[in-house]
Amino acid sequence: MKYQVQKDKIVIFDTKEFNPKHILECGQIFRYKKLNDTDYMVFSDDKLANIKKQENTYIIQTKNVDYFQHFFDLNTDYNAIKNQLANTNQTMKDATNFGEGIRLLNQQPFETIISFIISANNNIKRIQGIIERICQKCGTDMGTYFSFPSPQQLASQSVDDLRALGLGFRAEYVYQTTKSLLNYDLNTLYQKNTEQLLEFLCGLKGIGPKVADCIALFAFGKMDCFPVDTWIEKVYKTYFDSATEQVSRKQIRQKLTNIFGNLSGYAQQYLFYYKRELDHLS
DNA sequence: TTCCAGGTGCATA
DNA sequence: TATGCACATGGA
Repeated sequence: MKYQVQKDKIVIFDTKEFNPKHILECGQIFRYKKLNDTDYMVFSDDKLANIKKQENTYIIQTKNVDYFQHFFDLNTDYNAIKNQLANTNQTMKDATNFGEGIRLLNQQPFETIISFIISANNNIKRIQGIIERICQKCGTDMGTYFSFPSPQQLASQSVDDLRALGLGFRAEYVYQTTKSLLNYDLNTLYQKNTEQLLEFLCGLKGIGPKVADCIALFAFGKMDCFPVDTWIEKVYKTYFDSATEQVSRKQIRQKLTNIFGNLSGYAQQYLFYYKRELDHLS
């Protein structure tokens, strides 16, 4: 993709391969603020990026240019990925066309782990509110916003503190997992293969197969993962198998990863965004 | 009022 | 290994 890195900003020239609405509203990230149809604030860990549309470009303003260059996955060729996916079937063709500006973000492990534990049996609006309250309660004050808390900062909160922030039954999960990660170097997880990583993640409280897939995909770039949630279940039943027999999420994951292989993670995001937006429009 | 949301833990067979 | 149910919370 054509882009240019300057001192405190990144200029994106290809607005078809980078669309902040598609990138931020496809469910992979919860900490962003929409200013209007094209402009957003994006928060990751303790860092901030301001995205603005300017004529035929997007400007990413930030003090952390190198960080966000990697965060937004700017060196991956999404045209090639979309073309390959579009060749598999008509639904994927429609989905890649609909969310043409999606990119898979490279997010921070701890923030992703906690965020997707909170996502369980929850809706995106409420997840965003809970995470925002967690940041305000125990994150670092960065002046105009709060960072996502470190494991040490989050460990200062009791189960009751977390419940008061609206975590519900997930409060116990977040509490336990934070404690068990206090003296663990999450960077060592980058060395694991997908199978090893998923096994480690599923050993943490509040993380099952679906949440583990999300973390492996969004924080560790494991593109052979395919998180199956209620939306993907709808996608599968609508477009891939209209038979009436019950199919388990495990079976759906198996079938879809067989189709999409190492592009599974990308395929999942296009399909999720496509189905969710379409249903919200109707 | 009931249903649903980016599911998981636990008991049971 | 697979299935059924409880689990907080708030918006539709």
